Amino acid sequence: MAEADRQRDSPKRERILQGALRAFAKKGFYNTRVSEIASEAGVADGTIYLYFKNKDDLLISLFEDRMEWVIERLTTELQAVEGGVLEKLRAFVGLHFQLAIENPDLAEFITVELRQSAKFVKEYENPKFADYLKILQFLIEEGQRGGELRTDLDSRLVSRALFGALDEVLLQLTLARTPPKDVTEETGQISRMIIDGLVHRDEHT
Amino acid sequence: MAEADRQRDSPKRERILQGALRAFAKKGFYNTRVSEIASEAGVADGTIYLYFKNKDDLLISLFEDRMEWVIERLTTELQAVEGGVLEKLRAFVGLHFQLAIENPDLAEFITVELRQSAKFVKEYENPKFADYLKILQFLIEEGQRGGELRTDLDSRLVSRALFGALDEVLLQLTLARTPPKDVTEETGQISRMIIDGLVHRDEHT
Amino acid sequence: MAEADRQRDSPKRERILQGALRAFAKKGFYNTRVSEIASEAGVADGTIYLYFKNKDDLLISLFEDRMEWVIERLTTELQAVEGGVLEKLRAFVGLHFQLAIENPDLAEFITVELRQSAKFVKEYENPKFADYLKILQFLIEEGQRGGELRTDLDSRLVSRALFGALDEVLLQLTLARTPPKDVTEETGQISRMIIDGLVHRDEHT
Amino acid sequence: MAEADRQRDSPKRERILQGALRAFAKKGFYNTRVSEIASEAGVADGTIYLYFKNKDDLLISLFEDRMEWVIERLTTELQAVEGGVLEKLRAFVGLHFQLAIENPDLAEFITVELRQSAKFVKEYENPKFADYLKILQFLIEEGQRGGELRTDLDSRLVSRALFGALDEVLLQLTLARTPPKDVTEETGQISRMIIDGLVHRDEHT
DNA sequence: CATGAATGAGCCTTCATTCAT
DNA sequence: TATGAATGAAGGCTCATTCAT
Repeated sequence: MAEADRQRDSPKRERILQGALRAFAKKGFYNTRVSEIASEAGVADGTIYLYFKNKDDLLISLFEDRMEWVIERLTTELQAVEGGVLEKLRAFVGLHFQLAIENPDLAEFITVELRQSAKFVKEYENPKFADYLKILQFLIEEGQRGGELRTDLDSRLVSRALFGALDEVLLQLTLARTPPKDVTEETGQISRMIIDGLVHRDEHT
Repeated sequence: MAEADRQRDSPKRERILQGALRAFAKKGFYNTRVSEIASEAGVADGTIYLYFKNKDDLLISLFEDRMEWVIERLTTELQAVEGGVLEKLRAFVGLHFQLAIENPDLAEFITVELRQSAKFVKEYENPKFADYLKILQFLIEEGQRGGELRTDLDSRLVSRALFGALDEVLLQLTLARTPPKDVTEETGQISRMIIDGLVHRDEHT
Repeated sequence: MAEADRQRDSPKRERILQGALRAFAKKGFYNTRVSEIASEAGVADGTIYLYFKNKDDLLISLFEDRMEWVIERLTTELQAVEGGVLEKLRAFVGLHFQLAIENPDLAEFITVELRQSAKFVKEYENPKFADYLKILQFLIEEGQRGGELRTDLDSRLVSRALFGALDEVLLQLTLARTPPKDVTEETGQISRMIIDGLVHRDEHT
Repeated sequence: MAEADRQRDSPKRERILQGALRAFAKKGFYNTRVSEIASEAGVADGTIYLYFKNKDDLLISLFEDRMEWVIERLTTELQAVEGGVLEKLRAFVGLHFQLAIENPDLAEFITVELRQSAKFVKEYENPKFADYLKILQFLIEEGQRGGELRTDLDSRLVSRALFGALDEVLLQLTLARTPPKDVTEETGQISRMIIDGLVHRDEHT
């Protein structure tokens, strides 16, 4: 344990994570061989075990590490957004997609592996993903307190549903490896759908 | 043909599918051994290969078979719904959850395995899942043509997003094995969110 | 466990034990590969795991099985010995060597592996070996009760020491793969040494 | 030569041997990792390879070194013994046990590893152990020449048997880590058994 | 059709040894 | 000399699949 941790910051550790990300995105956790990760990372097989306890631990560490990074970026960028909660919600949707487009391997990895691992990597509760959802949830609650958002909906439920909607759409884009051309259009549509609903109103022309 | 049909309706084939469903729901595709499926089904290991080409084929067949059944039930029940498209949308959401609650193993299997398998079981395009989405899509389009639903949103995108929202919420319920007590409440909230949007309006009290 | 046991009597199980015995005798437990045992036994690697839980279990089972057989033969042959305890002691020494000569692999295996395994195969107490020592111990005690043997020596200690003497001499013979020519001579010498002691007496000419 | 001597007397070399002894005694040669020896010795893994060619060489060197020391002490103490060969034999038995009690790790190491290594560490003939046996053998021969010991027994065979007896009893004491309380009693019994034999005589009261 | 013992390819992981610092 | 991170060969074991019965 003490040994299988080494420095949390280490160029080699990072290269292994990077290699694992690429490999997992390409072939999925269960279809990726440790030796493939090693060669993707340019290290020997055994080296992986200097930094991670085993293959499961590598998966978990990858989640933790990348989600942490995502959360940090999202938080920072969200704080820079001018305007009210509605603006921030739109920004959230946009950032979610933008991050995915900038990091297609990461997007593919998360959309495809998140569920499996949450369930089958024993004892792993995936706290970082929970943190991600919290950002969304707090945004909803802020809007509810401020009067911009309706208050008859449970913020936890809404954040889940919203995440699911984004995630599923992203999955589609990701698997198709859609070029980021009309992504802004799709972003806009999703924001509108979520904020204004599906029902026809006169104000929608 | 006659032979193939006899096979497709064989009670043993169904028992194997049933066993696989239980096992996959419990432990996931990759963590389930063929021998476990066999013992769940009460048949010998080798028997499975009389009905399915291999483990992958068993997974795919299970998808096809169960999705077919789901689509059938959904279609039937949806046709029985009185009222306009909005009513039908609400009914869709309700039925989606209701089916999941009635078939927890199936729900767990689909929410957790759908993505992985769609991507990694080689050459499998999952046409039945596409059919499922189509139902939703056509409903949206019907509403758009009829004027109940706004027309500035792409029906394919919306149906994806909607499915994603339902699926993610269901995942939560499923993993927690939440009892179906306040599911109607959650169903209602989701319907309202989708139809009317998150924004506060005077008509929501 | 239920699976890793199969029939205690099975020609395949016995062939694996036989192969393991040959391999262990030749190269020792730690230097023998499971695949070598398999090919020595003429089965596939995986087959071994149908009959034994793992490599350790194979070692232990081999001990149990062969010691049981040795004890049985020894007991039978000892009962057939005419005469008093001294005769039986001499017979014991002779039989010990005779069995070793008839089964050189077994002799080599036991003399070389017994100590290691007793200590390092976790939790294994080697009850069958204890049984073997008991035979000797009871013989001593019988002689002590009957007046043929001196009573100022602890029977457990004596049996240990006697076994050690035989075992060490056997080790020598075994490693040298000495032909059984003057083994009767050595047998005789050891018996005399043990029974009459090293000290010079007039009656020894 | 000068260099080799500097190495052979290096305190670091001795610390490594000491660490290896502790580790081998505790877990056996094959279950001890080179890194464990290094940490027992308080040196880096690589340092071991500055003093020893490889793990096998470390084992062999440990034997040579410790046996040399044992032989030296035994010879010295034996020379100080007053009296005839019988006295010396008794002293030998006593010293054998005494050394073991003073150096339990060494005792455990030798009783457990001697056989394995003699056979499986390639090309190693273990000359120092032969020297040890020689001491015993010469003692026997001296007694035979002097008339105290019977001459109808082969001195090599006797010394082997005697060593085996002592070794096996010691193994028992060692594994049980018996406290050295009644060891003198056991020592006495063994001496008597060896010298006078097991048979009952009037002179034993 | 059904069985389940047997197969053997393949993978994760360990650990003795090396070598750049 | 000393270090310890890195290496990569090797082995125990699993499990999907086959096939003789």
